[in-house]
Amino acid sequence: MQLTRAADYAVRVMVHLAGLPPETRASRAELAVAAECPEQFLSKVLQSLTRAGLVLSHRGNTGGFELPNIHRAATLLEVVEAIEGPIRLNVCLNSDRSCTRQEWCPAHDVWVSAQSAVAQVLRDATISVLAQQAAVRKPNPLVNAPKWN
Amino acid sequence: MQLTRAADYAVRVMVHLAGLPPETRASRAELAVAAECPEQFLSKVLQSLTRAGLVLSHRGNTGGFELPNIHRAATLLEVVEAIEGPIRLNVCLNSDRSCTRQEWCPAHDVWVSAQSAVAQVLRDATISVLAQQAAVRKPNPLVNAPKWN
DNA sequence: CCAATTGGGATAATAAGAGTCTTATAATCC
DNA sequence: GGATTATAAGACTCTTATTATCCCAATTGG
Repeated sequence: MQLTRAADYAVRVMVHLAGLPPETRASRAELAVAAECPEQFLSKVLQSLTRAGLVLSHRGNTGGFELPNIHRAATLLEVVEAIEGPIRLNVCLNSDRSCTRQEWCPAHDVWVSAQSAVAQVLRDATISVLAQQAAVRKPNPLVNAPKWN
Repeated sequence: MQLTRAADYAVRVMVHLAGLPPETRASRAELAVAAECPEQFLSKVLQSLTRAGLVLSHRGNTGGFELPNIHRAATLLEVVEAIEGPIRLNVCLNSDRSCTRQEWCPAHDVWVSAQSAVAQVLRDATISVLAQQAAVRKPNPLVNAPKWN
């Protein structure tokens, strides 16, 4: 019952991008430093975000990743689910084929509630708000920050 | 971000035991049928519950597992954590050594809130209440129920 | 002693998580 | 056009966790 590193990195990246001026491109290397994660691994994460449409990628000499203005309003739930797929706190919460115990099992309702609760918290947190908080709280960016490769 | 089968089975077992008259012993085989899970695997789950003190085990001819009356008030959180250890929705929520980003990272607060939310839902659900709900909602127990071994 | 139980160690099969490496593809600059 | 700089994507590795299964020891009641 734990978030994957990939989803965590994805949130870090999104928050970092939202802290940049609109239409700014950030390279994968820059994002790896910001997210404090291995660049090659972040590559996979960024591809998922791109496929989900949450970020735009540009190849070539002046390439990089960009956060469309519309998606500054993205929620943590969207970002996490772009990486991990729909949140499912228990196997019995599968949407397609339901659990045989579902009609009477009292625990089922609890799993539903717990899942709703965590989803709601993540839905209430938008990338843009987090970026604003980071801008206020974060100390001056370190010079010669360690590079993650 | 998903509950393990073991924790799910543990909850099923606890609810089943709470539905029996006080001081009743249920054999591992009976519990495996009730929880609809492999008996050998349930063995490990029951050992964890026993070590956590949530159930009492008795060996020998008239042995079995028993739910102490005190623990009818156990919460789903207690049961789940007896199997999986303390809930930790993200690695950065480690209690001992804290994350280096913690002081400024705005996502940290969201993980804390999400974890609190799910923990609170599980804390609000007691085994005894679930057992009462099951008693009301559950149809007559099937004769010749399939045996899980 | 015997039969019915649980306890616990060893082992295994599978999957997921977390990364790494290499090649392909695209865009820009000269 | 060609060199350079980026990302895309697939193959691959390594480790750990999950979900069991098997077997035997220990306990208990009759």
